[in-house]
Amino acid sequence: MEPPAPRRRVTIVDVARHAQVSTTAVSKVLRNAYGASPAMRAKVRRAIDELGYRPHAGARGLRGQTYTIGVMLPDIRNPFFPEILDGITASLADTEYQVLLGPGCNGEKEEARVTEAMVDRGMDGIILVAPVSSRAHLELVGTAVPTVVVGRHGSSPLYDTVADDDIEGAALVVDHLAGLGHRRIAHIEHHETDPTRLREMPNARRADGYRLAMRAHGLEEWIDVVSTSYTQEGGYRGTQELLARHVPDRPTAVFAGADIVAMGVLEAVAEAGLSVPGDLSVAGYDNTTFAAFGPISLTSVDQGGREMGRNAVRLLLERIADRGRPSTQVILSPTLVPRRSTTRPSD
Amino acid sequence: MEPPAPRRRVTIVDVARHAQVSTTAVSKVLRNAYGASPAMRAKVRRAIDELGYRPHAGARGLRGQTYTIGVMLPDIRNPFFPEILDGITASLADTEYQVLLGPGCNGEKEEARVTEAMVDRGMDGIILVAPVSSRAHLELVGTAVPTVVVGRHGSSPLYDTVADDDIEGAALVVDHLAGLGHRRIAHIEHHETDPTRLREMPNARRADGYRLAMRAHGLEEWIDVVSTSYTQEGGYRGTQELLARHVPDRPTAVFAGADIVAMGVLEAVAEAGLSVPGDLSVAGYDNTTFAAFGPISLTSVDQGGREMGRNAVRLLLERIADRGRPSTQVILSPTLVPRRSTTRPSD
DNA sequence: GTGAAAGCGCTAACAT
DNA sequence: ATGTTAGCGCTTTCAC
Repeated sequence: MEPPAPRRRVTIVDVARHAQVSTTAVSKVLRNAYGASPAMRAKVRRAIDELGYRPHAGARGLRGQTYTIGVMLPDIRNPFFPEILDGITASLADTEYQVLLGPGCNGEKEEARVTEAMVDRGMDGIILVAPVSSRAHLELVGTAVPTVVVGRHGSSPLYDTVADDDIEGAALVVDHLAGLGHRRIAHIEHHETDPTRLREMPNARRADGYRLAMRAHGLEEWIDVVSTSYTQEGGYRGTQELLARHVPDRPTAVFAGADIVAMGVLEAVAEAGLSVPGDLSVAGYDNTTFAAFGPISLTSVDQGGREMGRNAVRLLLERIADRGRPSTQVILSPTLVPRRSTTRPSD
Repeated sequence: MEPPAPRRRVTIVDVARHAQVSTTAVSKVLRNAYGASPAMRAKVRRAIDELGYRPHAGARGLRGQTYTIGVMLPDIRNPFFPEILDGITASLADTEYQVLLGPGCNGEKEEARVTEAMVDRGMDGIILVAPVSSRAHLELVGTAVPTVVVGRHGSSPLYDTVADDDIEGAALVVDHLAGLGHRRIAHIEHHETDPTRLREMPNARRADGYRLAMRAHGLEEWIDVVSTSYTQEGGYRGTQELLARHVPDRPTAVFAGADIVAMGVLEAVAEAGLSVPGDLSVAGYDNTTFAAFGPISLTSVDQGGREMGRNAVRLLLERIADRGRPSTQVILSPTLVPRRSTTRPSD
């Protein structure tokens, strides 16, 4: 089964010759640029269709744009991120831009490789979702290419940001649980030590929001934070620690910083022979499809991922059109989605 | 907050000047090509480091390679696909190749847009995971760029394939359930009418495997297939139909064609007031993290996603090195992972 | 409104 | 082993 030799690609020169016009004319038609008569446009479009011509993005990028938007997601396994992506692709569906994703990153080094790869490939714009990189690195990217940072606080003149109000989101959960009568409300956070990230990362803000809300309810003596990671494993270990730490006076409710963490909580709780919400109320964050899954029915916080994606695209296109404009920060308000995993405490 | 003007990118000419050599020399060092002395290499590498030079992939692509591999996943929400992706990125981690993903596709039109975008961007190779496109389109892609099709049967001289033996996988499930004493074993499949896809798509093969295995066990009279889709929604509706269809003689076991389908099954079963595995045994396919999730504990079939990804990369790199070599098909054997969602029937 | 020509950053073919 | 030159496919001056 010997494959035949691939035939040469159709170029702008072929189109120009076939339409009996100059390559300049073809280029103008392609970009809807000024300086081509309706007759010219029709002639060129016909030639394009007849030859099945498609412009070579790399060659275009050498002088103009590549019509490519790079999106970096931190973890393809976290079911929240597809929501953001949907918002992005939906907003870009009617444009000439094509979205390409960097593969999952879990550390600064991988992030750097992916962002550099995107810059090197001449992407016209980059959307970074919950990046963990240093401020300096983000600004480096923002200097090279129009950039929007999603799901991370902290502003810079070199890139725009879209985030939800994580402090308010955490407060929604604590208000809900306190309103049900809980006092011993524990929180599982993603461990963070870097000072910048403590200020900017959503996980740190959620932990802050938890503490603030607990104080606001006069529950400071019950503040109880376990520091693991935003993974299922992190929720599992965190819960084991919580249950071991407080024998026999265990918390009546756990606020997991992300739905994926709540998955681990539910697993550990089941293993310990306890039931949700009978023995323990559990709430998450992100309102993923997993939370909505009937047999689980997890109370969660919706941060409107699609809306975040849409806003990111809007800011990005604005900045591509005007690289000099001042940077913008968009903050969206989260909403609580109460489900069966939270109820009144039994005692 | 006015951002400063971005400074010009460092090019190969800057490096050549700084190292006092020709651009050809720099190019040779970059590509580890023949014809540069150790001293030359050292000098050039130093200049590259000092200037922070990184090659422009688009420009490279105009003459040589872009060092980019495109991967298309059909549905970013299906937790099986990250496994394949992990296998791909792990195999490519030590190479100069960078992976970029097309955003989730659910139809032929979206697939065509993504694959064309990858070809237009000069990708050196393309990996298509469970594509639904026509044979002709896949061959078009394979003609333009080295291509590997993963998770779909049917061979072509124009691309390589990696798939698991879905007929055997389905047999593993039926064997397991029949061995436990089940006879009324139902199957929920992804609806398919296109003749090519009926032959090539894994969902169709699993349904075939189910029928063959039922016959092999002398259970042909209990063959019972509901045709929906490989989504949570599909599992939910399929189960409702199954339960309504067989009052009061409902199946004692359901083989869902994918774990994501099993999620919908579990949801519908819970809503109907039935329990798993007490009233109904449930098995899935793909062995996702969801199946392993303790409170669910879903019996499933592992098709070794990482292994599939690794094989895809191996075939792709071989074909990039030798475009003329005959096409190869790799078939991997699945394994059963029994968990708590399947047990003996109660009656 | 139209087209000729230069050049984007790099690699390949061809000197030397 | 090293350098010179042409040219990949496109956009952008800048003439006309």
